[in-house]
Amino acid sequence: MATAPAMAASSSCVAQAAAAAAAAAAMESALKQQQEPPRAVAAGAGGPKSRHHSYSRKEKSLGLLCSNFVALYDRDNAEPIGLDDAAKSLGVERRRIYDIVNVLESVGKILMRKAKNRYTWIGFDGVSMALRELKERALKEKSGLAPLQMEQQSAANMSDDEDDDKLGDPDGDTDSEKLSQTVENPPDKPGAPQCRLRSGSEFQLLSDHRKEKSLGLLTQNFVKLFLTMEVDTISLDEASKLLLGDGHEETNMRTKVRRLYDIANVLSSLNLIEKVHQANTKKPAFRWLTNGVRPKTEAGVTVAVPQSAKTVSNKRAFGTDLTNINMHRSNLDSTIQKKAKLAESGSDILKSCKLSVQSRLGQGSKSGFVYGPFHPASARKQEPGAANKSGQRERAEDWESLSASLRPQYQNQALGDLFSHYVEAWKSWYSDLAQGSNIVLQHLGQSASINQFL
DNA sequence: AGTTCCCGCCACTCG
DNA sequence: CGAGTGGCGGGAACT
Repeated sequence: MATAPAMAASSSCVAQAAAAAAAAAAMESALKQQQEPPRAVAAGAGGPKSRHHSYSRKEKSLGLLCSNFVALYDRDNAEPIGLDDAAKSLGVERRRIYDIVNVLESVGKILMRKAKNRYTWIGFDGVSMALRELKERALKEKSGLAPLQMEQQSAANMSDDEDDDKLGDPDGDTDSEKLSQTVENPPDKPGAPQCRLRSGSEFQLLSDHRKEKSLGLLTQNFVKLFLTMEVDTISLDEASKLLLGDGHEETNMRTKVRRLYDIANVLSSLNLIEKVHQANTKKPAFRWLTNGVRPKTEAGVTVAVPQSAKTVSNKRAFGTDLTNINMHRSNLDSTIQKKAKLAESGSDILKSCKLSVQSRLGQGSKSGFVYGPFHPASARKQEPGAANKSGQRERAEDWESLSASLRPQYQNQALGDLFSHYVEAWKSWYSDLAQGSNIVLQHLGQSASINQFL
């Protein structure tokens, strides 16, 4: 559904700003309307175990939560993010916020921890840069130039924080695995050394053991796999093995895979990866989306998916269509299929994003948010001035295209428009680039770094 | 039956 | 020592 007419018409910066502003405003008011309790499914509804009959996992997925989180905080007037506020606004346990935040922080510092309970929204502008750094580091490690230091402080690393610390694994376990996390044999010695992690006005001390297993670190190493390996797709099983290194046990594997699912959900909602099915094995796997826009199809090398139009999963598309509202397979499939079919070229991928957004726009949710049984306990008290965010909009200009592909899909008309614009820009850029021209970058006001990264 | 991944316990850290 | 963090894996939804 939602065969939205060509909304690609809007395309001036002004239009963008307007759209964004409108989106912000719309979202805000929408939030306020999300007050009435649709139905009580809250954990406490009837004991921790008694699930409501209409309970649905999809409605509670991390990917969806992430999208909502981003929709809630992705704005320029970066007010500090309070974990409690976020949890309350999004109607989830605080614990879940930690998951989201850790991933967002480790992937290009989309936000940063400022202090206990305080985070600051940074935005998507620096994502590609951060990814590039991550890639460089990964390549270095891979080629043996670097002592295979795990991404310990990488999160901090790509930030202000230098990395003096890095408990470079004292020789020992630098096993064969290129990107092996070399973690699974934590010293576990009491009083394990502590290392700095994270940056900001404050830093925390985490034992190596804990740090090694952190979701943030795992996220970065997971991303590194995509950035360095020649393969186009990777299954979580494979990723888990690579990240675990040699001595992986069944239990470790299972746990690791569980974590990877969490991460994959979030990354998917950010449009960084997408779920596909490996052609040969039929096994579900993930594909790095930014690669999709890479002009040189050096991809599709090893485990690559043969881009055949239906290598997509029937299952829920990660992070994509997590609509709570009676969203049924038929409905979902159409979107996914479109997505799959379009996955053959970069521009097509973008188009699919557009479709995805548009289809969702047509699903009746007028809010930029998607709430499941959980609804915001309190609407985001965003100052009315939120609509006035055009001011710093230019700052994002350099990255608007990239950002477009990274942002979660909003179910908001205005944002949909904005998205459409991005898509158009991407399309033209991609087609030009495919012809060996980089001039387009300037044409689109993109910075050189994005070029390098891609 | 296998896959996906939410949920929340509880160990660890911080202030 | 209470509060904040977040690893971890049980087990249920989903395919």
